[in-house]
Amino acid sequence: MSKYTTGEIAKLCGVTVRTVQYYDTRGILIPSELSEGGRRLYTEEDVKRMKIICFLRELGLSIESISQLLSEKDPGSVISLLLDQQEAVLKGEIGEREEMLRKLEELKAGLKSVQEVSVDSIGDIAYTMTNKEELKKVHAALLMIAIPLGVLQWTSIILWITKGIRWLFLVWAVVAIPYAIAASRWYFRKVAYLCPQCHSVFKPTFKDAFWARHTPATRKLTCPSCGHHGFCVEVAEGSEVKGDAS
Amino acid sequence: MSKYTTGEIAKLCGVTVRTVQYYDTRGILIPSELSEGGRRLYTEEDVKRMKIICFLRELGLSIESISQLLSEKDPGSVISLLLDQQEAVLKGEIGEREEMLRKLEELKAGLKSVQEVSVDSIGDIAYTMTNKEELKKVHAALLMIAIPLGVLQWTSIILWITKGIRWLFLVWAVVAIPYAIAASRWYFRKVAYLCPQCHSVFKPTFKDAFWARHTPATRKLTCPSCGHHGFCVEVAEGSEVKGDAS
DNA sequence: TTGCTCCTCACGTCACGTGAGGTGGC
DNA sequence: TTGCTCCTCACGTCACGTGAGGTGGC
Repeated sequence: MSKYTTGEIAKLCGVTVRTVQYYDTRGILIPSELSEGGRRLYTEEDVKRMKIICFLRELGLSIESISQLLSEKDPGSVISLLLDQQEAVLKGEIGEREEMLRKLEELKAGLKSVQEVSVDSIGDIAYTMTNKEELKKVHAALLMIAIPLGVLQWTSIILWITKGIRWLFLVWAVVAIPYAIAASRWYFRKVAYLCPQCHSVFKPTFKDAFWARHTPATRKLTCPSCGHHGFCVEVAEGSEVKGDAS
Repeated sequence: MSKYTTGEIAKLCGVTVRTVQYYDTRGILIPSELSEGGRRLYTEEDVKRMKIICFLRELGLSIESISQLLSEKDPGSVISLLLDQQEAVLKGEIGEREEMLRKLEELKAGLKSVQEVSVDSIGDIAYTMTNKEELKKVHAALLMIAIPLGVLQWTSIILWITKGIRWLFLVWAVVAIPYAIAASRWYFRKVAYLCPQCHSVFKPTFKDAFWARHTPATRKLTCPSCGHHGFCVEVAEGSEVKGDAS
């Protein structure tokens, strides 16, 4: 039976000599024989075993797991366990990376809308990203607050038109303005604004916020920290402000 | 301005004290001040920087990349480069893991059809898996070889029925058997069989192979190495045999 | 004074890669 | 004898985790 040297088995299995040596020290592929000069000699059987090891490594199994598998008398029971485990690990790792990719894309999209990119603008985008869920909740809550007034409004209008009943419309007219102001006050207590100039988060006065021009995600305000006047990004904030010591 | 200790900034950013210390030694977050007793003290600015670092780490960026980004005077140009690079890395890593998962599933499927799982059966499945593409080529080639005979057969039958021309059918009848035998000979030179008992690959004699019962992927043969008689898995093999020294 | 936090070494992780300096085998 | 292969240390990788032994700060 012909014998293989370290280099030969390495080439047959598509790995480096160092890897073969390493598997010897790890005890998963001990050469069947050593030459008088102390060189490793591998048999046909060893080559088979090495190919199995290499295949299992291609599945991402650790040397430790492979070692367990190979030393098991009855591998049947252990192997499906190890494979299922490895499957879970791989799926987890893929999930992690997909989450990273998602965040990465979101950051890239955020950076596109920034005129002058600085390190702090990364911080701003990161902040709005983590804040997004909270802000959604505030928006959802505002919607719930607005619904009763809307229902009252349309009910009163329909009753007036169809039945000529006017008193409900008068109730709406009296209630509408204070209700809307109260809702706005509540809203502006729940949100704050991020200055794109100095990257600080501030809460404008109710009047400033109420009358300011705005888009779905921003509002044109004057930053109290740096005096910058422009569109500031809306974020969710209880009564504290980003970075304040608690 | 209040100062934060190592533990405080760690808690604010959701990392361990060790991580904060490590970022100091790596030079990406050097505390603005040290107390008289040598304790690290961080400012509000440091907290912001730390949050940015943590966010970038959540994208999988290395400390080295983050270091580059943070020390850049004009991060705008570098950042999109780094992010695109990281995107490619992540996609590559996901691809690798998906490939591993694919192999893992294939191995699991292969193991299901094995009655008694041994370490060598993993080797057999791995071998048939890597061999699959080659075997497909052989099957495709066999199909190409068989087509002319099939065309001749149907043409001759149709001509006989529709036009009463019989000589082409006679040509087919004369040619068919030797042609099929020649094709089979070629085919059995290109394939070999894997014994599920002793896990060796062998080439049966033409007669044994030709008359043996078979399924699309296996053939009932007697293994010359161990004498096992049963269904052996077909694999592609030129004239050499698995594991033979070249 | 007593807990608690923080400090600096320094080793460990995982599967090898990469020399250095020496030697076997054709 | 000359290349080539192989040998054994032993350090490096990457971002920290985990003690050990000591000390600052309320």
